[in-house]
Amino acid sequence: MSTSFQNIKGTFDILPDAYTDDGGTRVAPTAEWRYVERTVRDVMARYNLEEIRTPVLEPTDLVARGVGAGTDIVQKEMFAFERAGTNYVLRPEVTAPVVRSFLQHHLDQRGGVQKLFYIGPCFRAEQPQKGRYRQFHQFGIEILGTDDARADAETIAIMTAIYDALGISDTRLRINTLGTPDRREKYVEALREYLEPYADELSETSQRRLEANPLRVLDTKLEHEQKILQEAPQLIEYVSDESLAHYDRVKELLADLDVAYVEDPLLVRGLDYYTETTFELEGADLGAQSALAGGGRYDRLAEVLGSDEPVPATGFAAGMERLFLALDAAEADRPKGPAADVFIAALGEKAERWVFQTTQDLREAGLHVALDLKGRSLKAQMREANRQAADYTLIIGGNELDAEKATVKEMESGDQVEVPFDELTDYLTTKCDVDGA
RNA sequence: GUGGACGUAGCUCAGUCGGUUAGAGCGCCAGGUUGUGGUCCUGGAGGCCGUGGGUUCAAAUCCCACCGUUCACCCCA
Repeated sequence: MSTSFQNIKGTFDILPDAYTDDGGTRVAPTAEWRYVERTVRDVMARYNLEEIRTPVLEPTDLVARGVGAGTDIVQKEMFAFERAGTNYVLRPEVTAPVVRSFLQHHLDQRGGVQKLFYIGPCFRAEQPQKGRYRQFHQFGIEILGTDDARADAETIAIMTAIYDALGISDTRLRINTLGTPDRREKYVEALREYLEPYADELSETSQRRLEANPLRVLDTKLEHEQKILQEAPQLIEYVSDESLAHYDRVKELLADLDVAYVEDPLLVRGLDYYTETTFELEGADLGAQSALAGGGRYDRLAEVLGSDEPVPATGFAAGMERLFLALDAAEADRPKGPAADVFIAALGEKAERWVFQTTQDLREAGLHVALDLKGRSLKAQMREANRQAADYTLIIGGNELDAEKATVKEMESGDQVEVPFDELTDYLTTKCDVDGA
């Protein structure tokens, strides 16, 4: 069997079985995705978050304005297209769509603080590499309607709780504050002024960053550039007293919750909407893409999207693919897919009809039942039963039909018993501990 | 967009100083047991050796181009 088609570059299929892609990355099977998603939902529920689902398709302007016209995402990574006069984009992230939905549906009118989580695919037209895809999957939260430092701390606590719940412990939480936009602008100016005289000594990338986004120059790993930066103005010096007090409070609360963190004054996030607290969770040994999750406060976004009043908010976004990389690195336990309770093997045409009908009855009783749909030999059917990891296999042939008794084989021990047809459902539901439909 | 690496069976990979019908392990199918799986034994199916061109008596192997994949830079989840 073959096809000339294959999946789009930067996307991948999730199959019933795990497999290794051409880059050597293990792609987890569907059962593991469901396990991770279930765990995420469980933690979200414990922290009293409610799920929101927004479309994958959004207006291009929403993303352009929400994420920021100057960001890489908007400038070169959007899957955007026009159709009949409307501009569409496949969402590159979910924060702007959630805020859009919050404003559109007046969710503030539900009263109190809105604590929402989401989980679903996002799209960015980047060069794919390990831990980075064009269609990828994010989960995250948005806490809307409070500027309380407890919201910042809780956002971070939820994020770390999820990785803890999954057994991923080799992580590092970095935090920083960006202060308010006006102060940040002043700082960027000061930084630019400071760096300009050194422009010739800077590397090509740093020179480019100096033009586009001076804050990112702080990221440099080159020693001589770091030396230049030692004397550079610090963001923290420009941050207002209010911002500093907020930041101190967040750190205090994190300490109360025993959430370990490192302060990183150079932590700058790439999306325009962040203000005040920012943070990033790093994993170990994940290749070039070590950021498992990141987020922060974004008190101005609602207004950018047209709200007539501010909606203070915090949130984080996490990548599922990178979570799986970390899960593999941690060799954390994962459940296997569900095994069949019963496999029913049939011998002969008459038995096949009886089996087909009985299979339905057992399934209606709540049992997970598998059977052969190809008319294969008993040996082949037994092999199939084994592959399905069935706990029990029924063997139905002429003898069984005549006696009206099924041969029931317990696969692990190999023991066989005869069970009258009219007791079969009770027998199997009891043995397999199924309540019935 | 830039740089490196890699394209041989369903999967993981051998095979390249060019030389008969291109191999292994795993998986799949079947037989050993005409009504019994997981172990074992035996057999089988399955490959335009990424595509096109070139060199040569001869190309999976050498050369060129293209396509695809991947890692990395940038940036981000």
